[in-house]
Amino acid sequence: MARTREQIVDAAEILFAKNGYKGTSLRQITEHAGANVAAVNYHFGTKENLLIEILDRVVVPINARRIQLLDDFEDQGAPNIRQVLEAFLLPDIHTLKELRQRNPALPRFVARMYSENSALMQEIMGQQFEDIGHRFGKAIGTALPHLTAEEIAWRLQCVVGIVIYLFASVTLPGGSSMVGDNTDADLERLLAITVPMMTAPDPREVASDSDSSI
Amino acid sequence: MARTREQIVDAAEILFAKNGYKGTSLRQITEHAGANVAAVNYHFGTKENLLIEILDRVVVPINARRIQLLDDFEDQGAPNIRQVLEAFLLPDIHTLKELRQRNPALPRFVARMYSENSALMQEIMGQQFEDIGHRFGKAIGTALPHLTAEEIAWRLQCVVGIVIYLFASVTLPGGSSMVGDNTDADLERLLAITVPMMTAPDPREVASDSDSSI
DNA sequence: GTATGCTTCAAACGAGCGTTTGAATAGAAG
DNA sequence: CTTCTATTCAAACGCTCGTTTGAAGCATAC
Repeated sequence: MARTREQIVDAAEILFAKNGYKGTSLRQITEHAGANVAAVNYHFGTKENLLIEILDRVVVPINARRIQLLDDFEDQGAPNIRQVLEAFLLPDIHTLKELRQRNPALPRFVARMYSENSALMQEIMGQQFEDIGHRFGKAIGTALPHLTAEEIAWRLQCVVGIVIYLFASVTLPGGSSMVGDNTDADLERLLAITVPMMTAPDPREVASDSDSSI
Repeated sequence: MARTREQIVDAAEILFAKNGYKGTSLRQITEHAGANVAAVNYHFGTKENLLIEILDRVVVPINARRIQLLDDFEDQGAPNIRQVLEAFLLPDIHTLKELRQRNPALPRFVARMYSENSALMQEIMGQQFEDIGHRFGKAIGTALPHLTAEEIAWRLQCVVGIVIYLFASVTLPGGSSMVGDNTDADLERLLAITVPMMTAPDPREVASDSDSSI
């Protein structure tokens, strides 16, 4: 049955999210899925391929949506910084809510995988973001000509840090979530801090203009 | 010899950082340390206790330095937002450089442990930060009376996200580091974005005066 | 000397791991 | 019915894991 394969992916997603990749055994997964251990080898080959399948179906659509939104804005002329950041952040908020509804532990798992230093993760995540970084770096450069390309890349990485953290930390110390049910309100809240954060003058360019040691 | 215990901790720190906690076996550690496998049980009891020892000696001093710096500023009167953020960020920059010099892979390991969802990590990391969050939340509330306590906590978490990401991602896509050799310059760079980010008006409170849409 | 207490060691324990095998099963096609 | 292909299954493979054991080493105190 094609059902078995599907159920293995679903079970793996749940258990990887709860106990981590190395903390989950194939026997746990197949037991949870009501399948045989050998079914993993039959349908996916290895445990690693199973992980790749799970991550791909989460991560790839995010960046696709980012590009789509940026394209839409650029069709109306050069987008301002608020629009660029909206194109960057909205897919994250959207995906975060989706994943959380599907599996409360999943966003944190994705976030943890993002900062994995294994060769596998570097390939899956790193290469994905190279194109995105370049594309958005250029758009931001047009919107904020007072910043160097290097400073833009650095600040964009800081925005990524915030987003990753939103995924990693679904609850505040108080217990409430950092991202709620109202997507528009969450976007506004993020834009309210990221727009000033990106727009702020470069301390190294403002203090003394000829001092550009990078 | 007390030397054996010390060498096990050092070897574990190197190997945990490189291959992760679950990705490192006690046999790898003791081989690297030139000791016997049973020495871990003798000196630490369990593998988990060994991890706790390593994390504690990294994380505890950071928050101690944060409190110390905030105390110093508050001795001179109510600190402004820039000073509060400096007290928050400087220990991180300082520690990041220290750890990186000691072991290039260590900062990323600490960052990954921070967003671990195991009960163990929740206890080590979460409880550590509860006091810090409360203390700095109050100081920021004094410096920025236009923000609610909830918004302050949310934004401070975003700053934490950036800091964690600095630890996790020691290199930019281009290859250069996000934090360099000049501590003052790195602090300025971080303050340049975090001060506007914290100071920005709350989009949900905005109604009467400043229309600051960018 | 003997005794004491801390430390190391080789060896083994039981368990769990990812993966493989080869037979059993089912369903559609001829 | 038979044949064929796709899928499932119990069982085993070889290996590594964290932990434990009990003896051996080796100082210091008596």
